[in-house]
Amino acid sequence: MPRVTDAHRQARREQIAEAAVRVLMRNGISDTSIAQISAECRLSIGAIYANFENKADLARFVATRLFDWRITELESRTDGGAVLTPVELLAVLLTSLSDANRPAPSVILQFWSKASVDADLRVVLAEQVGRLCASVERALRPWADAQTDGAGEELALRTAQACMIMSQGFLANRCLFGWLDAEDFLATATHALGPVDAADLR
Amino acid sequence: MPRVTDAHRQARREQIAEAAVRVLMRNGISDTSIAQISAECRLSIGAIYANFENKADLARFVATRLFDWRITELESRTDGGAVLTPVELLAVLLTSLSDANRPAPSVILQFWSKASVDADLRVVLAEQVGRLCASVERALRPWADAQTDGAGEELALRTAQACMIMSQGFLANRCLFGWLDAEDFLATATHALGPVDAADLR
DNA sequence: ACCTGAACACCGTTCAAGT
DNA sequence: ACCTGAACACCGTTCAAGT
Repeated sequence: MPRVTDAHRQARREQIAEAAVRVLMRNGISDTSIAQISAECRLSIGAIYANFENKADLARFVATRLFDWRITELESRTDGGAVLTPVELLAVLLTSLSDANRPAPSVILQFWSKASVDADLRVVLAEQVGRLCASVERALRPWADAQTDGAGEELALRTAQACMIMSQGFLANRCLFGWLDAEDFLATATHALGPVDAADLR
Repeated sequence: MPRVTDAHRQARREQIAEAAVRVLMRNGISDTSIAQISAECRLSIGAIYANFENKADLARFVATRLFDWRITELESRTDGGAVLTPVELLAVLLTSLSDANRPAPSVILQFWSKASVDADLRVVLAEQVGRLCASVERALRPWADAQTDGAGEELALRTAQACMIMSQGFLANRCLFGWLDAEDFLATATHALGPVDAADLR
């Protein structure tokens, strides 16, 4: 509960969240204790509870930060103004996930699973995934407009969602089983889905 | 630790696992206590520990059972002998995930996230995902052989992996955000990946 | 031969007491 | 105005005692 100044509070929240990410990368969400985070950021347990309502509230804040970083990175890679095809955009999305140094895909996996059981976290995640998807959609808009006349907006949205789904499947596999690299996956997926006419799936 | 007959043990393990799945569907893996499972199957806490080494061991057993069910279902849907294209096979995979009554995709999500932090569970999951993938690979073999001369085996494997990745991304989205249904996703993905030549991704 | 439940160490959360 | 850490209820795990 808020018993601290708002300015002080914001700084403390960032400090705690950064420590939390470090511990989460090592242990996963349910094997991370408040005591461990408290030790990592050199604040008492009580200080954490002065800045976050509870563990779930801290989790929501951390999840938001992870997406902030990811969206910033994506936008910096797609603001060139070139017309990107879906495959090219997927390549950007997937290789940025393979980097392995940043926020760590496994932490995102932790949040997905927690969200499937925590409705408040699910709302936060849906919002952030929506922001990321909107960013993808913007990057795909020139391609989509060139494909159809007038229906570019609808096509860009649906294609962005399909890209998100594929990148999320890639993330899960990459971090659990290390299957394929980004280019192999794209080449195979393109070949598998390419030669078939969309109309005859039924 | 085993202090019970092997036959009795097997029956008890199935009984406990079935109760565990019911609780997991409600609560998720880390909010499910042994006490809750014990209440659900009407056995004491001690009885559970007589049949499983610990909570992680029970989790590995449950994960294996979930995949057994899924593989059986997939094989019953693809043994018609028809030549299935990747898109048709993906449709089978995705609609079977949408059924929503069976093992519940959200439970699978729980296991993925736990696995990213528990090496033993990861080994079990990799093995089971490998079995499911092999089943997909077998179903795709006729299509793959018709595509190339001689390289059907390699193509079937890589395509199976791509199908697994897409179905896993679909599962995560479906259970977290309810995006798109299976046909919409396939139509959009096919359109997005189709018109582009595999060679020009770079 | 199998089962029970009290006991222990640990985790999330609170709050009286400090500075 | 902010911080600490002992205290409480609960969870995973064990094991002496029951039948």
